[in-house]
Amino acid sequence: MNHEFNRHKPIYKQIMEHICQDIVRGTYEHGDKLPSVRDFAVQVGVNANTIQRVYQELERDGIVESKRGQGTFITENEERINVLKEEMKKEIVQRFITDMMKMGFTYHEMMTTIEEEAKNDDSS
Amino acid sequence: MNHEFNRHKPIYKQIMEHICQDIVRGTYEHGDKLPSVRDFAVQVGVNANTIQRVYQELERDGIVESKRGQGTFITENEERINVLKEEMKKEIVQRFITDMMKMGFTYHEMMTTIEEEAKNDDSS
DNA sequence: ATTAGTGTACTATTAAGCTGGTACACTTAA
DNA sequence: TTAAGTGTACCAGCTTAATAGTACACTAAT
Repeated sequence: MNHEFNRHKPIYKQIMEHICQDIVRGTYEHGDKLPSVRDFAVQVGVNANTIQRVYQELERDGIVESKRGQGTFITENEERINVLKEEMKKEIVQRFITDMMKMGFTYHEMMTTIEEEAKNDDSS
Repeated sequence: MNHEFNRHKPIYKQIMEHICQDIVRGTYEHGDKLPSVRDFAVQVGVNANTIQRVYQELERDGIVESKRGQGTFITENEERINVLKEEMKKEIVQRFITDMMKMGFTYHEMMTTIEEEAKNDDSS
């Protein structure tokens, strides 16, 4: 999380996304404690209020649980995490498909394009 | 172009994208005249300056040509349009792949997901 | 020369996001 | 009880992007 933010997207959203990615990838597990708002803010180089906003929104979404005086933790609700993963995947895939269709591409063209990219990568 | 804009993205960018999509899809052809800034603004329901901004940026990118007193036209440079199409495709595909990888998916999983979506659609 | 239609330039105004600062509430451990 | 660490709540201010309004400049046709 080296504070290199996209200037055109709210920082708090970028941090939220990053945390969610860590969760669905398994970097964070259910019940893990997140850094305190103040520590996290220093690490990332933003104001504590921005992290507060991140935790607040994540809690509203049921992704984390904040306990006054103790800290903020990844939810113990594993099902919620599974749902999160499905939601995130669906959003990405749907976006890809609609964007490509708006340009006039077919499903077949979409697939072959990704195959080509896979070949060009080391980690195929 | 029924003015239903995403609140979280600049309107002028959304209009730019829409025009670019129309170009690469063939809805607009090279040399075609675009609506005047004022007409377009009324059609879409935004201020003329917003359209002005759209045309200005598209001109900077070599996609259109504005002629004072005459109007704004799709470039005659067909090669530029081909390049545009490749750029747009590459951006969409790259974004899809990096987003999916950040979540921990493999190329194989990406492809099967799209296949599934294709099956669920009428226009498979 | 006039008019209508076009792009262009300039200057507010508005809204969102981030920051900084302060104060408060709760929990745990010493 | 005290202190340190935590989340929470406000609020004022700054900055930037986006939008809007108005006036100007050019072209073509009459």
